[in-house]
Amino acid sequence: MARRQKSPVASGDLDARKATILQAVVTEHVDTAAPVGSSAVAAATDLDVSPATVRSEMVALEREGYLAQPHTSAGRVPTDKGYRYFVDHLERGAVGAAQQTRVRDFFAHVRGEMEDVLEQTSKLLSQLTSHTSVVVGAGHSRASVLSAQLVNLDAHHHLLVTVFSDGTVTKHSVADAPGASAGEVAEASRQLNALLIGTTLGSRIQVPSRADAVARLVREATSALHEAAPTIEGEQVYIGGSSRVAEAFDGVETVRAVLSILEQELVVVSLIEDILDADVSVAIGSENGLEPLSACAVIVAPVTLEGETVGALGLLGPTRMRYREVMATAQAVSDELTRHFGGEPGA
Amino acid sequence: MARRQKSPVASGDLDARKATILQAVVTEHVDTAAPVGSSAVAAATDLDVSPATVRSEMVALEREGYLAQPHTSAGRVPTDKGYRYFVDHLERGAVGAAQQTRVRDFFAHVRGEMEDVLEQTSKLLSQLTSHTSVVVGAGHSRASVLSAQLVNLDAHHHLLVTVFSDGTVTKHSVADAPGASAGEVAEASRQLNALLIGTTLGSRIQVPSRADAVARLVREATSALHEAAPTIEGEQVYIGGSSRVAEAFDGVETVRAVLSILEQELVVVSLIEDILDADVSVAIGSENGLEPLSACAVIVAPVTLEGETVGALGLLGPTRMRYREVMATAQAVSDELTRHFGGEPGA
DNA sequence: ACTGGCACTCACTAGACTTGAGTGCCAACG
DNA sequence: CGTTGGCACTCAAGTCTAGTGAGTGCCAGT
Repeated sequence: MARRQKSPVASGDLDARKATILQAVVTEHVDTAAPVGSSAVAAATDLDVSPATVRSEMVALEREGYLAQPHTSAGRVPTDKGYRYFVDHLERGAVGAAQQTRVRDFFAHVRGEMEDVLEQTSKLLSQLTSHTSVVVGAGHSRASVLSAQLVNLDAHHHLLVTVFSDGTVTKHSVADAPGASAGEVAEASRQLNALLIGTTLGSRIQVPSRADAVARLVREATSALHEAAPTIEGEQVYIGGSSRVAEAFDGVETVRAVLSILEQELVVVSLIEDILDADVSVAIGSENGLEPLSACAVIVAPVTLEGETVGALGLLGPTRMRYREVMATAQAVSDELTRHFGGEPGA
Repeated sequence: MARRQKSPVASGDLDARKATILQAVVTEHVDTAAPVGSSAVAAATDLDVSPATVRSEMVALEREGYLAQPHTSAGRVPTDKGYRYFVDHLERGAVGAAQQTRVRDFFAHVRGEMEDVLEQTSKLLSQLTSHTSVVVGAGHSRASVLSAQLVNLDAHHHLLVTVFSDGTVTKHSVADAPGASAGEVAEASRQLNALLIGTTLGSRIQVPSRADAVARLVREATSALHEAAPTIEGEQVYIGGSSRVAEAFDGVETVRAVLSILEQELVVVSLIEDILDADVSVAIGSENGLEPLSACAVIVAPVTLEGETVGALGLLGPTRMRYREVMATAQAVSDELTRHFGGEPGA
């Protein structure tokens, strides 16, 4: 197998000049949105070589799959693989001072519950980057019950309100056809509280099997809670700046397809999680596995709390994207978000 | 003033033949998306007149503002005013049997809290109509407190959980720097419950001015609740099928503008409420008052509970829309939704 | 009042031509 | 041998020029 390859470099890496040229093509293409020609590259780099030299290198880069030509007599455009190389060899820059203060300001002034903060954050992200943003708050499958309470709404309807240790609150309506007395509801509430405190959604609990009104209410309420468990454990998703999708692509059909994906929260969540699990911070084009997103790049960053990943944020734009800036912004917001929740648990 | 007008009809109404022609133009244009010519109209109607006759009528309709010509030698296209006439003189048809059963089925099987139902409904609406849908759940400014409870999260953080008579539940974090004992928190919770039950968000309540931990907690909690009041009272908005926007318009810029409006929930809510207040069920083009929506029509229907409007649903599409079908669907869903909540209060 | 006839308008399409950015190849050079 | 200037070639995009046809407005005849 050895010596079979003519090129002296492994396919995973490029010599310095090819790398410089590839970077120049990416940078230029991101700026202009047009195919990049050899002379433009020669002018943009400090290689001091002629366009002809650049051309022969570009032929090689195309053969190796980093560049592509829209048609015979046009300049080159980066492929997904080209972007991938670019991103992998990007020195992570810091976010600009103006952005940094905007992010700081935001987290200094934002108030309210975690849900509100996440939603606001998604708006911030899309404003800062001009891309569509996704913020995912992790489910609370491991959170335990701090308090459970049955509240009487009217003759035949009650509400089970449950507070979890991670600060989330859920409600479940409990129908009660025969209708229990106020005292019985209060007693059921007291029993439910005692029964559920400390448990998690996964744990099985012992419900009373008696036939009286109180026991009936307790059974109804716990089953409502556990039936809904899969839904509750599901992550919350906040999407900001979906109108940016229309700016990013000029084909209406592409816009429709991307928006359609964004509407499916489950798909979005699993996309983000897949990227997060693969321990890369960017998925480019076909890498994200969804055909309609083949023209998109997704940048993700985790949000951690006490070392554990409790959420993630994502930015979705065209593969032709300012990776450095957007990645730096994602990192900065992720850091601040982590710090924000770290310093203010449960809020 | 009398006799000045050559035409015998007031500008608000049209003679039978003009009306028929206008209807034919609208129907045809909705189908084909292209300007409609005189011969097409002659063929589509049962007027038994020649295209030339239709032409002269169309000239009149254009002069009166119901039709417009994209350019001199093209067919006619309805103006907003033309659509308005069409809609005003539309005999309300019933929804198709297939749709009817789909709606019935949906409400027969849907479960969960009101929020979930509304969200699901918005998806249903956009599926049924192929347009973007908006479902607005009214705020609960007039709902009274059924229960208030302070739950201890950790040493310095508590959560005020409030249940309202309309079945909504809110939470507010309460920071407590000095840190109260478990007993003090329980006592504060008891006092808060007594203090808040029966009040509405608007009403002022008497808070204890003592300096002890319990009084401090009560003060903190009530102020957190009342500070957030404007936000809580705000309506919930669920938008379904935003990708449909991309199908409805072919200009990317239009798509962007419309999506951008949809992102601003406050704007959407006030748009829907304005249309609802004006007691019309449709706003066409410029009627909706938002310049970016000048190519859109919005169809609304109220959701009532015990005679009171507690929400609304809206459908947003291009002015070139199948008004009859969409309006019938909106009506059907609105009816079922009203019945659903009517028979199952608080759920 | 309606109609058929007719000249006219004008967006749209197709084909021919031009332009120019960019390529691939090659011979010459250090 | 890598690099370079030169050169012929390619091809999308722009510009022109008809040609086509759907549709109009007008008018004279019934």
